[in-house]
Amino acid sequence: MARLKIKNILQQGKPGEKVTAKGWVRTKRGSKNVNFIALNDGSTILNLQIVADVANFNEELLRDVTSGAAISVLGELAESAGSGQNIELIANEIEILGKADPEKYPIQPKKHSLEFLRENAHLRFRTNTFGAIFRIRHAMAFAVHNYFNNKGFNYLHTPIVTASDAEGAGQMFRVSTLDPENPPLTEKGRIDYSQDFFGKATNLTVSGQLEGELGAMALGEIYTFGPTFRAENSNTTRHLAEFWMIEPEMAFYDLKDNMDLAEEFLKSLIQYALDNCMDDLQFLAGRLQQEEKNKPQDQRSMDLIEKLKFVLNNDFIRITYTEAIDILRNSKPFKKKKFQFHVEWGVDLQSEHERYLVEKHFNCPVILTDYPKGIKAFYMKQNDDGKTVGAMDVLFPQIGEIIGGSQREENLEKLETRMNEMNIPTDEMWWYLDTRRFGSVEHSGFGLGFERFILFVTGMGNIRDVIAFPRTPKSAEF
RNA sequence: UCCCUAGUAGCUCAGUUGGUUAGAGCGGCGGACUGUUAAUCCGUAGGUCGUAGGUUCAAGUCCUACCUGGGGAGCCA
Repeated sequence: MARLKIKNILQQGKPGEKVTAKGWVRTKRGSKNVNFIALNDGSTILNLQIVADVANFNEELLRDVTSGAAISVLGELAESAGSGQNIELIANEIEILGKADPEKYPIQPKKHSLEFLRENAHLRFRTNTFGAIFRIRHAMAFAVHNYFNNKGFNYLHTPIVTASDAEGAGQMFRVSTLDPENPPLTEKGRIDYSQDFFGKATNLTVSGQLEGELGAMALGEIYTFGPTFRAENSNTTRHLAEFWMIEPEMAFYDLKDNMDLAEEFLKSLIQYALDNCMDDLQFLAGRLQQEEKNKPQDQRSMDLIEKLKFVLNNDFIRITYTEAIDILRNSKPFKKKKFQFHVEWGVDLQSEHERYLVEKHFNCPVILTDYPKGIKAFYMKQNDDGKTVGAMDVLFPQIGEIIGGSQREENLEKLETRMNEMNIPTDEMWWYLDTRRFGSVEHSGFGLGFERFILFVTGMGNIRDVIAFPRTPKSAEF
């Protein structure tokens, strides 16, 4: 008897059909005569109810059917006599595939804290919450490729190991095969990287953007989707040392085209989630609702699915940095001196300011553009005013910056001048500058933090709960 | 890295101004129950109170240091 996945059984199974199901036991309950086993195989958040007539099975076998155990069940589908499910499997044969000692198995049939499950990340996939999260995460990864493929973008694999740290996007992890106890030294007593594996100092990438631009300047439109590494000592609910980033880069796109793409892209992912992940979203929405009950009325947030639909059906607010500063300086918290950090043209916005704009003032995703050049990266398009650059940050409620992007400076002279001002070595970056020397065109791109986006779609609060095995300072378990 | 906060049974927590044998719910185990939905009911086992010092007649409780978790900030996606 071929094994069927529980998702298929629940969707297409007919009463009277003989099937085999395999999975992990969530709970077992029942009386002297009948046992009910909730079986889950990961294909869906829904469980298949197994009905076992106690008389037909020996006692010891049923004793091993405990939470967490893996079993195989051969039986006949029947319309369910109880409520809660339409169809159930009347068991003829049950085989224990793998026992799970109930004294030791950590995932009990009860509510666990997210902190506890994080410490049991190897087993948390077996919970409803994390099953839902990782099915949604998969669907979103697939939808990313689907979206760009449909638009004719090329998926470019940019290197993980890189010798360039020119972007200055943060502290990097060193990659080396030198003996750390006893490295070769130069005459001046410094580490001699010419003897290292790559013949120079190398690191894990902090961004594929610069290489992405090279691809875009021939293929037209590319995107990357890969792991990214930042050795920052960041301990927050929205930072990881190893995370996944999606970075499209497009020739012939100006800043507005870039914003249009970013907005359409995010909305297409949300649409895909609503179309394909409803069972999981509904579970997560219900879970959030339970949590919200403990909060005062005015602090409760929108229902998860409503929130997704709201973002889908409303235009993102687009304002310039300068306009944002005006709004902030005219805001109540500014006048009542409630902001901890000063607001004035030229300073970078702090998260309290971003949150005010997104969560209080507009209550909607916001795209901020045209930042002062002094607080942004060297490669951003210099505007005619001489003060601002063609940057754009997409800010989401609760999460903050979900996308950072810009039009890129395509003028060789302006770019070199800016690099010199910011002490970025133009000679080491010859390959990057070559794109401006030969057939340079206006182009744009952005980076989407994948986990931050998954936070938004799942409604989870901590980024460590939307990646399977989080890498954070002082933590690389599993 | 800084600020705040927590660490007591497998899990989630309570534990009064320091005072006798440290409690509950859930989970586990045993039993009861003709179909349950986090089943219900009865019973039962389970603790070096994060670690190391210190104060005291007496420390889960007070002090110091460290470790770990959580929240916030900075940095950013």
